[in-house]
Amino acid sequence: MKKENITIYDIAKEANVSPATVSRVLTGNAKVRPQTMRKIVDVIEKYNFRPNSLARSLLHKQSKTIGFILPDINHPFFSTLVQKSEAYALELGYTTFLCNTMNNSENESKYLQSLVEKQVDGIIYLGGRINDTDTDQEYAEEMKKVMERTPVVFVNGQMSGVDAHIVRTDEESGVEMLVELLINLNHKKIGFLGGLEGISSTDVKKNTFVNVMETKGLGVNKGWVLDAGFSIESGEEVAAQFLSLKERPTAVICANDLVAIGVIKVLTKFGLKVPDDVSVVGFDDIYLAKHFPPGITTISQNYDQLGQTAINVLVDLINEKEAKKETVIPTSLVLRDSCKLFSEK
Amino acid sequence: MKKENITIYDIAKEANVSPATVSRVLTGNAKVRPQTMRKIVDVIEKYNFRPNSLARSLLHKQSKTIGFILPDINHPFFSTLVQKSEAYALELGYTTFLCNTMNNSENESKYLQSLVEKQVDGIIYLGGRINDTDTDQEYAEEMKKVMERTPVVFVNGQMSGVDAHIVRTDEESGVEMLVELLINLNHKKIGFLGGLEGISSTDVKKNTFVNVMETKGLGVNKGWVLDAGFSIESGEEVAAQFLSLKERPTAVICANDLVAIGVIKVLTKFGLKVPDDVSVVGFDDIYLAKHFPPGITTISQNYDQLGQTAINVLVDLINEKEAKKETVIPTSLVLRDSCKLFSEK
DNA sequence: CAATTAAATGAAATCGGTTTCATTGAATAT
DNA sequence: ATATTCAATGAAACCGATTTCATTTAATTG
Repeated sequence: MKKENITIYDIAKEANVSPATVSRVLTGNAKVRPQTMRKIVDVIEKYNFRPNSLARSLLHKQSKTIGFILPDINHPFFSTLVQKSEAYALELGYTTFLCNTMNNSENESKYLQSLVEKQVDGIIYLGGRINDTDTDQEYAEEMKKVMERTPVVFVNGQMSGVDAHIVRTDEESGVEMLVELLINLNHKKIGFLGGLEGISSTDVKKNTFVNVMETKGLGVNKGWVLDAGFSIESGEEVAAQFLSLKERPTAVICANDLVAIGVIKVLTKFGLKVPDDVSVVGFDDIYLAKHFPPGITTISQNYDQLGQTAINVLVDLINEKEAKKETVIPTSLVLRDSCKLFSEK
Repeated sequence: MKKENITIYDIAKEANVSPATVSRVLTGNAKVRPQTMRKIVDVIEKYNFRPNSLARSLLHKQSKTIGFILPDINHPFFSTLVQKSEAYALELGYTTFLCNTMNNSENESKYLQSLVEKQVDGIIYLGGRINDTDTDQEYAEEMKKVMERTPVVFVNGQMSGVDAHIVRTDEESGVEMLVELLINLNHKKIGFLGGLEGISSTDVKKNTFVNVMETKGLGVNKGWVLDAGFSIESGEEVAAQFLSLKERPTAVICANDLVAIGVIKVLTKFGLKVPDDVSVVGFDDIYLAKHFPPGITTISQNYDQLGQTAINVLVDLINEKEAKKETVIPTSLVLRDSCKLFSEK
């Protein structure tokens, strides 16, 4: 048997008052006479009593808890974002449930149910599928049902058919800046590496890439747009494909910095110098981008602003205030040493 | 006003049964006639009803929830460990609260209270101070009181005066392997860089370093043992100190891989080649260690085993089973290219 | 000092489930 | 067909806090 918990009744009894009065001391919602207060506080401290927040939440119908659903906490982008968001949520009095889905729809579904049952006040969803596979559609339906009762904010992603509040990085202008940078550096043959079809942020980036390239009068060679994942390993794989191309681009935009790192690693290994032989740029400005040689030119995500805005929107929704349906967080270009002016050999 | 929740009473009414029967369907704890079952399940699905786990937890006195207290989720060591642990905890039916303290005692205390109030069934504490500052001692006292009612497992750390269950990496033998490796590579002048005095894992490593060096008949130059933090930036700082030494070691052991990366980066920048001029080894085998050039020789932490064991011990404690007081997880040496045979120039 | 007003405290209902115990209904045995 | 047994269901208590409303106590005024 579990050791008996100390409850507000025990405290009340020992202090010769009613539970109501103890509660008033705990919450500060009403005055108690100083001498009564002292008595009660003494007993509370004697037993190191902490009120059971489950009971409180049950009554108040709010748990002061936010759930995070994300693909992989091990990815620097997510860990940084979560860290910032969590710290800010704490300031607002919310603690956070972490749900690592490992990109597994089944896990997502399991976690989503769990968060609902745990009565989280709101959910931050990092990621976003726009696939139309059966499981994904099912999951989208589930999400919609959840959203009828629990506010959800999507960060840097969306889900097809789900009309949610979104806070997102301006990936379009980010990619645009990268393309323009490379064009200004005299590159004409540019590729896009990494990411995964059906993940919304990848799709946004790729579409923007294609659009800008066409606007600038440079076509896009289909063979230069290569899917992969989001990790260093994905970058390594896609770099291998890159190497086997008959005609290669002179510059590549990677779906994120980890992919860029993988690409640089493999290119270097096979004797291609970055940036001398190939220019490589990334996205996210994870903390590694500035440390990994040669220093990766990338687009900086404003983690603080992204996280805080997401939490703010969510908390507004929780409190049934109006909230902007879509907030776009600006980015900035971070110039480092992984790309340079192209010149024919 | 919040939209009214659907409760088991609503379901019961609509299905023309008592709440007790609905509960039996939900939990599976007792039989109900198939036709009754069907009726109830239909109503549950119609309203997409999920039972409020707060109410259940309140009654059962267990929340099926585990709290993680850790310094910084943004550090690959922690994010990897958390990811593994969390996945395993989920298998056992537990969800996890994440608490990022950012090494701030005040935050730790706040989070600790919050976890207790939220009635977590147990706590995994990653980190560990053995300082004797006032706030740290206060915090240790707090921890002890929490441990009277809530099981806590310390992972790779301890707290002075706190007698807790510990699951830890065999940092001693890890450091020993590193020292022996370097000695076998003919290094005699070896330094230890990074970490922070008073953090238990640092202290363990440093003490082992000093002991082994003395056992091997090589003294330790105090000036070659330099404190710093645990990040790449810490490595950069401490590398700057290293560079300003009149006499430098020919090899350094870093408190972890991130520090090693920072060190390598700065040494390289100032014209010292790793491993040609200085051998550098790390600890943890974070995913970056193999990717960061030249590839860091390091000690591999067994993240899966560490995480699973910690969860297992914690769950045993929760269920009031006996559990080993201290479990030591073996390490292994991972040879890469950041160190080599020393030879006089 | 009594009467009135204001402040402090207590009693009881409530949140939404689960579970025990009692009861009803169905199934089996006589 | 009736008595007996067993399965299915319902009523009510419970978990531990908060809050409203009623009541007691203290403070103020005449």
